[in-house]
Amino acid sequence: MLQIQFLRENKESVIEILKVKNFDASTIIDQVIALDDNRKSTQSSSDELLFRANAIAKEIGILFKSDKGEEANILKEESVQIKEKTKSLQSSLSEIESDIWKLLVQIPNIPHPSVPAGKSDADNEVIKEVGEIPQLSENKKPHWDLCSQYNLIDFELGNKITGAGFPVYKGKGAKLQRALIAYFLDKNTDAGYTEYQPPYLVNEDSGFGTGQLPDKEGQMYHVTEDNLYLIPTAEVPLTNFFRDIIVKKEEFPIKCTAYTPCFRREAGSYGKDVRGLNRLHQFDKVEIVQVQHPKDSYDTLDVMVNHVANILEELELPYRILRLCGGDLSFTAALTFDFEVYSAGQDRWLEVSSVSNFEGYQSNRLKLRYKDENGKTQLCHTLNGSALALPRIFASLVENNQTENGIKIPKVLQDYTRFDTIN
RNA sequence: GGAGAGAUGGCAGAGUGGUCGAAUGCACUGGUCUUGAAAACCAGCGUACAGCAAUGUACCGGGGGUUCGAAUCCCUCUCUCUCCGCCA
Repeated sequence: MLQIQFLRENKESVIEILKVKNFDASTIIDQVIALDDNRKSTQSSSDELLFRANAIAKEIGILFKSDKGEEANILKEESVQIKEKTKSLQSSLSEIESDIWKLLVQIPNIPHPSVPAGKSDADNEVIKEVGEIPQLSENKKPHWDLCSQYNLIDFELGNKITGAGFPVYKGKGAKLQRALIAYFLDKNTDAGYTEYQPPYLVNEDSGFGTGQLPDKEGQMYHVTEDNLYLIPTAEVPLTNFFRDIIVKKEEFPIKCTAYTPCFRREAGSYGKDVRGLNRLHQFDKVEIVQVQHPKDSYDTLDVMVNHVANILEELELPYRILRLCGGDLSFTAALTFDFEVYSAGQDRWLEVSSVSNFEGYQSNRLKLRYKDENGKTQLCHTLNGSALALPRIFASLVENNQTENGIKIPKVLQDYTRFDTIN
């Protein structure tokens, strides 16, 4: 979320910029500021009373020691009265604070100046397109047909033991999956990211820290017995590593990567575009996360984008990079680049990665800070990206590399798969 | 799952009702000394909110309570450790 101080100082420009995200902030900011004013005055009245109460308590202590019980009793009465008053002030204070919180979490992050206006994904800006779209024969197939033809994935079996959206990879399909995970992790660690294996279940605090809670509660699988949530992305455990942390300047940039399965309920998304691997309840992803000094975060974003692009080039997949428009940009992101690969069996672009700079928006929630030259605590910037999400990479590899004699494995993967063809 | 012990500042570790935001040590920062370094000595050293500042308030795992006053007493939750049981 945004800082109140920032909203106060930049009210007009924030209202203007948030129009790019199709968000009308004019009234909500006024409400926040008014509540914050109220908070300050309530706070200071309460502080004054407590000051008096503390002084009285000390005095009583001294009086008792010097055997002046009667004088002490008079003070006790005053103290009781003060306590009454502070009680009500305290309760309205916590009410005000929770009201402020409720409003603040409704205000999206402000978009970077380069974010184009737009309503939907149709308005995203294609900034780069790389690679040739494969020209396949007439009898080309989508990956779900290829997967059953070559015994790579058993969707029915997953259906039987769990349900729709939980595929079972087998044989060379499972090996390809494992190869991709290992390859991605190697690429990331070669680029200086530290590899982690985090838990796949997180607690409520972590859900709040990265913003899945309270708003997107319905999108996560909730283990109510223990009040834990299955992670929808490794971003949640990785970024929460840094919750309530003050990092030292020389620690920048902090770079982590992790492979995890991701669990998403995908409530409400049925029908088209969900066949095969296109949309799943459980899928694998390798994530990269960076914590960076604000002045360097956009350079870092570029580096991360180039990193992902390099992987796709090595995999010989045709891809394009989109700068998300205001309407498609996520609530918490300031700037996001999406990667789409062309999947020639379905003749469509599939999103395989999303690389974002959240600036201080997540950090403010997480209380992730550093100390500046003057010793003041400032918010760090956080960034993350998929490097990469597996299922659609799997789908496009299988579709684009299909031949009459089987599916060709890209060279960089062959050391990992230990086969060069699926047939 | 059963029994017991515990949770204090970056770390270690005192503190069981008043002058405790908290001793002491280590670490860290600045200074003195030194050719340089070490040692020694001196000083500083948590976070948040309000305030130009002085300063005030809150925070000793979380929440609630007793009291004029709570790190300290009570209730409750969470977590950690030890022993036993079970187990990959």
